[in-house]
Amino acid sequence: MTPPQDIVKDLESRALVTQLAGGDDLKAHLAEASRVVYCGFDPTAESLHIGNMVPLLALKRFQMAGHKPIALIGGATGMIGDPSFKDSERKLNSTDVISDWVERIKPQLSQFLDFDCGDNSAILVNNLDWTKGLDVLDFLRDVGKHFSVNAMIQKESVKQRIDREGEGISFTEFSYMILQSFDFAQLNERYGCTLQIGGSDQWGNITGGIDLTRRMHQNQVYGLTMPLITKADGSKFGKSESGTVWLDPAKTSPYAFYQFWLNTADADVYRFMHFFTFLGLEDIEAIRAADAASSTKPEAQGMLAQEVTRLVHGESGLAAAQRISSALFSGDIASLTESDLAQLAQDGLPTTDSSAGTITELLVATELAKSNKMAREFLGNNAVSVNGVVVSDGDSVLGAENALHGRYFVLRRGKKLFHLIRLV
RNA sequence: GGAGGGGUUCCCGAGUGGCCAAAGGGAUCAGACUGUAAAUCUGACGCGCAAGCUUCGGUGGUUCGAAUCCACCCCCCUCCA
Repeated sequence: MTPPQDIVKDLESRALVTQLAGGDDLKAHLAEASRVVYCGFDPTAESLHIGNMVPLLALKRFQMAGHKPIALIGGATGMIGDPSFKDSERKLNSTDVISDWVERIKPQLSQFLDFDCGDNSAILVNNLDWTKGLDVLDFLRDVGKHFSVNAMIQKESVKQRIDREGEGISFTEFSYMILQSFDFAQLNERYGCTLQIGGSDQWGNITGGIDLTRRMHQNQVYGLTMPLITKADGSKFGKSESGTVWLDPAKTSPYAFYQFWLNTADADVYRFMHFFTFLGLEDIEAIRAADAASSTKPEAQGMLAQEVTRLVHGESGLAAAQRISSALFSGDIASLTESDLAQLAQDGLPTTDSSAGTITELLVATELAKSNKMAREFLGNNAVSVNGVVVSDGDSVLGAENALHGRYFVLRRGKKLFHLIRLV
């Protein structure tokens, strides 16, 4: 097989490396041969979200560089809950719920990796497979004995939970690190895995696994962490107006997904292109230079939105997102044809079937306004438009006679929130 | 088990009998300006057109009147055992 490319250098040039456990040894180790690298994903919701994309794409980058990726789904660790840098104890989910989430997330993990490319085909594993049958006493004797509580409480990831007034940590969450460490040791034994990657919050868990693997199997293994994504303005990355941006199209439509990326701040967009796309460094630099030289709106956001949406939702998802976006933001809504409007609903623009009603009623029914009071305020601010025309009288009735093609209304609140109403 | 400290509107956090739908900050939302940016400014931010109604861990009570006082209960934290 072809010699592996210098993946660490590539990641570093994208600012995707926070810490390396093993340093130069790791670089030599990766340069020498195709290696097995793993990253874990706990089922903490029914879908992955865009925050999971950085490590997931990193696995893909390793695969493209000639290494073999293992995507681990945390059927076991998800039952415990990772306390790393969490400021409070979390509620345990039922085992039924977690196993349902595991099944939903598996295909999401799979879609980014190649499972049929010879020696470095990806593998998908579930840590529940080697954890559920574990005997408590065996576990405490064989695994627990290798961990020093003195060392564990020193970890930065749990420090605030131990030091901070007003919060504590349960033994359950405190044990998380041991489970994840055990995963690494298991994967090393089963698949010869020698590298674990993860977000920088995983450093403590990864080094725990390195130590355990050395102690249990006398093997040297390595770790690499990636930055947690931050925004230049300090707000939390990965949330839109309507909440978390999920990969599941049923939870975040391709249109909403596309819009999320399109709204990336200038201060973040080039960095995000490095993180979330496979565009080359030179390509990104060229876009940046062109935007800097131009006095009009930058091109980068559109490029980013296009690349990431295609990656997650495919060509058809991207096309749908772009159709809706151009219809709503640059098109003349009143001139949309009946089939255009039907297509918008099809493409995932939020749509409500309703009978005729007043504008106020429909604002509330579509949740564009969460109460009549809010609806009135929006109307008073000239923030509401129907079929592209600003309206201020909340009592006027939307019925077949003023609908587009006898049955459609495009209701807009604020600059960017649209809702399609279909009369029934 | 013992001692102490807490639970206030999305979050933080004031408020110890009426002037409290509850200070202040943050978040959020809308408008202006713009590029569907950023920064800035303005406004809104429990529900109700309004009268008014429902909120301050829970349940009862005291009082003309309670987030504020009393009783019991639930939950969290710290220290001691």
